[in-house]
Amino acid sequence: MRQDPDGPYLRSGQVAERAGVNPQTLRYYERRGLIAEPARGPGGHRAYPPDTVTLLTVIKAAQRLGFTLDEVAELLDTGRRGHPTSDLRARAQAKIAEVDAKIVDLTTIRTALGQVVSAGCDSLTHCTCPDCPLPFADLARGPAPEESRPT
Amino acid sequence: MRQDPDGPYLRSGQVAERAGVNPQTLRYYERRGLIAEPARGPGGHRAYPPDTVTLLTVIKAAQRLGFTLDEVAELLDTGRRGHPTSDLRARAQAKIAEVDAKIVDLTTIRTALGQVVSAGCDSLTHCTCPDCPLPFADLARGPAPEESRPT
DNA sequence: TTGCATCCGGTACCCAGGTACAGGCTTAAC
DNA sequence: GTTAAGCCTGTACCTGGGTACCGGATGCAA
Repeated sequence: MRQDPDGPYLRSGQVAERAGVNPQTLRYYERRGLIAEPARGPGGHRAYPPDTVTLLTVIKAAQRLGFTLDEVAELLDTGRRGHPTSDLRARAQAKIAEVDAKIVDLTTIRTALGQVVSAGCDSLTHCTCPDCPLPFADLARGPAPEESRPT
Repeated sequence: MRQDPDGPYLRSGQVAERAGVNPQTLRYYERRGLIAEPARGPGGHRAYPPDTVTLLTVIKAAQRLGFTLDEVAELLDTGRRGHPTSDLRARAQAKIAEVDAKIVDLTTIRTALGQVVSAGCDSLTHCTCPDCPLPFADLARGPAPEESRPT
């Protein structure tokens, strides 16, 4: 049933479009070690096997689960070579703890915002509302506003 | 009861220490318009009024509530000049919606991670577990892993 | 064969919220 | 008086995950 003896290889633009990512992102992931260097056509153009699209989907899903690209690269790597280990499971459990902590934190924040609204605060520094809950001095010492991490 | 006719001004290091921030951050906030340019001593050193420490606490709390520095700057500004408005309240309500959405999203992720663990997945791409829930193809299309925003 | 879309590699830039460093002054303690 | 700590300005760098731009080469269709 094969139609093309050399396989139905895809060009970078096709892979990118099917996976819903920017073509530049493919080269970026290649540099980061997330996808293997693909074969090249005679003119030097990348020729991707079709399952690269699926791989990208997996990567995007893992990102959504809270893994960084470095972590995804590692997970893919341990998955590729060597027998299955419980590594993924352990990492997933650790992520669950992170996510739970984040949910707790957001819930605290939600509560505080609710207080601002229901008390009718009108200024961060010179609020005129009665029983003003501001300035949430204790809140300031919470976890830093985590930059540059998904989830 | 005043002890010093020139006021008990603080130097940048003192303010930074009491507010628990890096001294560089003070200058950064000054550039960003979050704190006013303070008076200077004879040698050019900044002399801060003591309530700057409180102001920093308020800024940090607002950040924790999910406001960006630009938003905090605006809120402080509208609070400073002009009469109290319902601006803060409206913005707080909008943030509540954002926070709620984020909690929902994290809950979805938590569920997915829980499935990975309970199914015993051992590989992102070649999982050998029965009824493997991977690769969560639908998850890949969710909200992008929000970079560079607090909350 | 001509013309345009696509791809190539390399490099620079984007976001937010800071942090660090260099080279020179000031201030406080001894 | 000396010395160290602290502060000054300006500029560059950091994180993470990409995106954009450049000049040049290739691929494909009419």
